[in-house]
Amino acid sequence: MDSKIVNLRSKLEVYKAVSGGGNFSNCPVREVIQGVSGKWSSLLMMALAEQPYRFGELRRLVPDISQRMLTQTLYDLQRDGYVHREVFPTKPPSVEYSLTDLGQSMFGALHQLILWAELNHDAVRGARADFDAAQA
Amino acid sequence: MDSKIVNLRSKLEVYKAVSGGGNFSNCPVREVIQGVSGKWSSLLMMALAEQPYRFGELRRLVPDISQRMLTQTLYDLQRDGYVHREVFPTKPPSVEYSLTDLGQSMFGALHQLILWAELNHDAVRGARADFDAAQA
DNA sequence: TAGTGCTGGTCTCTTTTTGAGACCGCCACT
DNA sequence: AGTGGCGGTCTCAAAAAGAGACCAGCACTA
Repeated sequence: MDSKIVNLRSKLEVYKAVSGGGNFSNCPVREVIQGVSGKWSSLLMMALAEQPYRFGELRRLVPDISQRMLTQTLYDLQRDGYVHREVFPTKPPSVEYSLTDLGQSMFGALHQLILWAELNHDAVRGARADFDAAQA
Repeated sequence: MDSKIVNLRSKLEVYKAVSGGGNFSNCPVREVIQGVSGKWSSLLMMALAEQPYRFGELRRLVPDISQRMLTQTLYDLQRDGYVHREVFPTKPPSVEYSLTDLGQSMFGALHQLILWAELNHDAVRGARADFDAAQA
């Protein structure tokens, strides 16, 4: 009993220490992470890290994204400073999207996660299969 | 004109080369990334990387998560093999969540992104403010 | 010259996901 | 007898995402 209470207390102290004195609300890291955590954000970052692409090219590259979400996700990435949008006055006008310096910098970190996923996706699939089998 | 067509063609070759010969659908990396890309996943991974927590503790740690999403996100993380769930037969029963080895391994990669966010969140906020100002 | 297609989007409608909050049994403590 | 913590589930409303029609302008084809 007492040990449980003491245990909880020590944990709550850690809780206060998390992310520089506050709790997880108002955490500046959080909004940055959430900006990247959209369903399509990392995918588009991967594509644009490879090379600049135009709107239609991205749409073909990620066939199951809707035009609406492509527009919106690119807008959000541009707003956060990761992506540069340039309109060329050709006919019809073409729009090219590319990574900014900030975007390339962020992709460097994101890349670690992508590499991990490449190495471990079979382990994750295995865990998922085991879990589903155990549930049934 | 011709240059544009050739340009597109070369890009489409790159498109075929992306992620090992296919396009971005059916990409095994994608499902792994998307598993981590939930709104709450990375936050809970951060918390559990620090130490194991119980359900109610996590709820206090992340005050603006609903109980529903906490349950579901933990379930998903458990399903993907990142999180271990253990029920202790106390009264009332307590449930402890902790990272598995796979979870700790994945967090190593995720941590890079978190570190980047800690270093650059002000740059992102600045970009966002500039963008919003330019839009107005 | 009429038809077709490509450009990068926006607009509307439907479906899915998320959030807010009530509710549950069980037990300890007051 | 009442209150509160435990770890959830259930229902209903709100927000986000997906599907697909539509747009103007120009090039190319028939």
